[in-house]
Amino acid sequence: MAKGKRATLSDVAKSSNVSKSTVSQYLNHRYEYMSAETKARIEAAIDELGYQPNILARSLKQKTTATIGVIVANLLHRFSTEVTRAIEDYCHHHDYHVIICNTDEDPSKEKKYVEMLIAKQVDGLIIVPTCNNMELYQRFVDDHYPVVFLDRKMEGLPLPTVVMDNIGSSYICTSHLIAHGHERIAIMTPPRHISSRAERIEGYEAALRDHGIPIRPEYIKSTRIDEAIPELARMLTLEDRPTALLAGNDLILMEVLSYMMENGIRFPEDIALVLIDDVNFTDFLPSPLTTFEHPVGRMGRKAAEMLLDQIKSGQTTASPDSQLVVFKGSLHVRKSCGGPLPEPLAFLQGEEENGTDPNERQANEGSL
Amino acid sequence: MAKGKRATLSDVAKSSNVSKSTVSQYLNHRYEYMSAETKARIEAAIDELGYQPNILARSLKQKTTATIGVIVANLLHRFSTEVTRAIEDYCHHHDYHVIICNTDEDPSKEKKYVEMLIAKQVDGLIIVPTCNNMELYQRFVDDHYPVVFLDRKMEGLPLPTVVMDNIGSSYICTSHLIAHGHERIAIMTPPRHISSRAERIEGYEAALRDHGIPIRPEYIKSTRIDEAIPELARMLTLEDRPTALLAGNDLILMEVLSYMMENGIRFPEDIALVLIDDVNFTDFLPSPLTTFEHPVGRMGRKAAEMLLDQIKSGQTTASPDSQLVVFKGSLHVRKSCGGPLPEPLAFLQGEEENGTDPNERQANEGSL
DNA sequence: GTGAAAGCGCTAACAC
DNA sequence: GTGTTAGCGCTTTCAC
Repeated sequence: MAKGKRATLSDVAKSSNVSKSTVSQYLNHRYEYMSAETKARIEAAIDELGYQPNILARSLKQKTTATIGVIVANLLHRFSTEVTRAIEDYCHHHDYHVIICNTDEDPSKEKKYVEMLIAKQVDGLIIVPTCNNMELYQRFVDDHYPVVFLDRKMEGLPLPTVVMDNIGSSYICTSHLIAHGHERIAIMTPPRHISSRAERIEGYEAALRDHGIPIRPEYIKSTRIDEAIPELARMLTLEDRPTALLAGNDLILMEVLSYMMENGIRFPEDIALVLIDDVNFTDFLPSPLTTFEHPVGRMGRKAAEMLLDQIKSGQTTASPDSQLVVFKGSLHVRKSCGGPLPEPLAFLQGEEENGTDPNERQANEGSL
Repeated sequence: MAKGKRATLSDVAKSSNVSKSTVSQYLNHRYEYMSAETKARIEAAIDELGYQPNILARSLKQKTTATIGVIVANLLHRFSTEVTRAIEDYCHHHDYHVIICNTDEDPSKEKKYVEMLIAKQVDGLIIVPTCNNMELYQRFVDDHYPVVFLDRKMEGLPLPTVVMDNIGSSYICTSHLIAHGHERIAIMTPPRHISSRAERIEGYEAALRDHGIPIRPEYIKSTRIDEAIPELARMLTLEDRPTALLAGNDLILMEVLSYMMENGIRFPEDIALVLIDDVNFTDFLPSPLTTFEHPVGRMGRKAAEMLLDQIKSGQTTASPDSQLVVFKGSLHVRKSCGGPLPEPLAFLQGEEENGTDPNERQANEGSL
């Protein structure tokens, strides 16, 4: 492996007095018709020269790299690390390699990475899309390029997609608060142009509606992270300020907690708090926090599975009725939220996706 | 980019009635001697065919991939994500790509990934080593392979290394506790066969020694994460149990907090707590936690810089006096730790590495 | 200004 | 059982 003078297959062939093809056979474990002696000679030459195959050359020839690309929003976030971890494990297990990239929610970076990964000849892509590159996504379907979308769905784009049941998650969290006696419930999410966020608001509204509670726009905030605190402050000075707050994801929660800590606002005493998501420090908070856990690892695994299936079968299923796999999460009650009932009502518990045939659970997020 | 029928440079050449070499010139922006007309024809052909170059073929020819490999212990941990993030940003900026792998502290995985990355012809490697693959590491020096070690150093291996000043960090944290009146101070780290952990204990012992406080082995625990809680429990039942505890890293802290929460042990009231590291939830704990912050991002950046320098210069500096770059962190006091003094003594504050010439700060971790 | 030709390191028919 | 040959898609002299 010495720099600039790595041995090649050719060198091995020379050094062991056989032809390149024989060495190639050896490398690909096709020993069947190979004399034990040849095999031994090749073996010896290989480790004498410290030979390591050049995968690039092999890939060029075989037109397949056994590598997939994964494009996530930001590796500093929990969802991304967990999901990529699961994808990696699955791929590793199936002898695929993974190249991970960050978009930072920037469509131009997304485009750039997609192009570079394709140039690098990855066999397929798993993407948490910025949702702002329609022409790019459209090319996937036109070209039947193997791809799986993750966490966010896009209307009118017949591409296999793995998401969580955001509407359901939010519905359950909201209902939990309602069941505990809350009526003035607020929700905060990052900007809602992305399906997962819009859906969380949708589920929230559905729960209110189903319980005959009026929907009040001043309780619904979709803001950039850096504007979350002022928005929250504003909301809490309303005459009839909310008695409960749904944090739309981990980042929003951190902002909310910062603000509350700084201003001596306690939960659940001053305001009930539920996180539609999960963080690793719930147990260490002054009061344990109720969260909603999604099977992120399983989602990643499923996405990887779907992608490798496409790659291996050559079927990209880019059809109008393409796959949509929805995973359900479940409420994790760590503390009564200030109301009378100690536990969530049984029917509100989320069910787990059972995860074998993706087609069967198409669009079941409407089934609450 | 259509699957199985991507256009090649050859196709572009045909379609625009020029030779492959001319197209290649075009792709490499060597327009100098190219007629505007030819250029236009090639341009047209390229986007008509949706041509995308095949980087594999180029790399095979050029014997360089503009890609580096990064091998970290576990992407689920903060240090790894931050450091890889910084590496990526730096590389992205210098038109290098990055492939990230996880060892999970498993030497066999480490070996496997190193080999696969080399087979993929990466131009160099940044590694947080498991420290259990000496033959592998030795090969790097023998072969002058461009590599930078990160976070952990290994005796007798003349390879460029970027670490933090663990001894100093720990010394400062310990001194901080001493300055606040503590004498019975304990420390817990993961297993100490890895330099960073051994050094944290070393710094702790140095601080005690310098203050004339006896070192008591029963206050020093290096345990596997899953044995941290029982060890802690044992320590806290000692007759003269410690009044202060240094958590050797984030994982240990989580265990400690779990145990404390569960048993109603408060900090700093029942025991003072300082983390030689950082976590993202310090501000949300029941009592703010004093931590020691390391410039992880800058470490990653520096490692990337050193690697790209090696790659570009062809110098691997695998000499006995190879580079050792040490970064210092600084104490972040969030709460008085139970003793009389409200602030750490000024001379205990860590200094920042100023980071231009790596050689100048060789071994300055002994300079406390 | 542009083209022909060789070759990067490997695989895969197909001969022998 | 093993060797010959062609070629993957690109770059790069060196002619013309």
